[in-house]
Amino acid sequence: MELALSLGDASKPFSSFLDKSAKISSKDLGFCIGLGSGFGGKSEEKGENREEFDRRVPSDSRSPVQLDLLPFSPVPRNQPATQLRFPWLSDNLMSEPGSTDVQGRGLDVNRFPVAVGEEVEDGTTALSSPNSTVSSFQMEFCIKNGSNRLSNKRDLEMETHPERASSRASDDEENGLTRKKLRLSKEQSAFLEESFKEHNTLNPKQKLALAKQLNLRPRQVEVWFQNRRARTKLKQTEVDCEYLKRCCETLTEENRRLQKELQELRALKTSQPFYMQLPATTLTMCPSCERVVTTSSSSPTGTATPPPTNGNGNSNSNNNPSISLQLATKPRLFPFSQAQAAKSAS
DNA sequence: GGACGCTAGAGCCTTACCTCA
DNA sequence: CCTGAGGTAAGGCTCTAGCGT
Repeated sequence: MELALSLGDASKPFSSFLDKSAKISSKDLGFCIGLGSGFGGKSEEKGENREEFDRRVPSDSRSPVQLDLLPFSPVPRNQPATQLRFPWLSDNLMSEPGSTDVQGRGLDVNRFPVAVGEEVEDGTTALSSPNSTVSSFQMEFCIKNGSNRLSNKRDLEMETHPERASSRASDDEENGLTRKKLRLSKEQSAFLEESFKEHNTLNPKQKLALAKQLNLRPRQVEVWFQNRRARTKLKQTEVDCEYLKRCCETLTEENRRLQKELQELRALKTSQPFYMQLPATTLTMCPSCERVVTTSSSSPTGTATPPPTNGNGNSNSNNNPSISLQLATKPRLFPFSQAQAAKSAS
């Protein structure tokens, strides 16, 4: 079984990796995953080709849909009944033991406020359930602040100027806040993952939409994508490294084999003058660039037709200025040498 | 049209926190 | 309970492109 792993830059065509991996034995890489995406890549990085997207994606499948990640989050009044539910979410999540007790804890920083600044009687921001699954980043963050108005204000700014607002996050630490580790819920991660498969970069609109759908701050979505891209790149680097390592090993082995063969041929030449009767391959060397090109080779059955030779066994008895070498071996082509030979031949 | 400053976004590296064995 | 390793969200820095002046 051979799968292709393309975890890298989606702007690079997935097929390019396949070209590469095709030269690896199917035993070499047993596990590859295609994450290359059709939509996305540089065009999106440079501000998304909207027309292209519009052409390819039917408008009815693009209509804003509220994805209900929150098992018991109420449908907003102005929200049509277009909520989608994820199959992995079951209604019994509501009573899941590890679930956040929304009414008890009151708040979850993971959540994007339903209405910024909307407050209930006790002064806390009115937030519906963010996600009932385990998320370690609870509202203690704000409680530590002694005021959740701060976060409301920041959320507001996040919505309007996410970058500016996020750059101010460190201010909290200066005020005695410790950075609290957030862990996204499975559902949030899964949805972000799906989104990443579609496009590995986000434009501001997409970021905001995702943030709203997942009840996260835009900055969190942005950071997740940054980290995801980093992980992708790291994995791709590992795969590339492994591939190059194998190439190196193969070439080293081949070099060793050829050296040995050369020694044998030299020995044979001195002891047996008729060695040219062996199946032969002609390698032509261009005198100017010194590139070696295979000009003829063994037949598929393994027998070879030796080119016309002069008495010495060399075939450069014609007017061709190139130098030909006769080797009593079949050529073995490797990913790099093959490509180079093809390039040289062209 | 070129220079300059500002802003936003991306990449990269690092840090801090969390989970788990 | 402690500890170290690994995973990952987030902070900070730099670079680049786009835009307005």
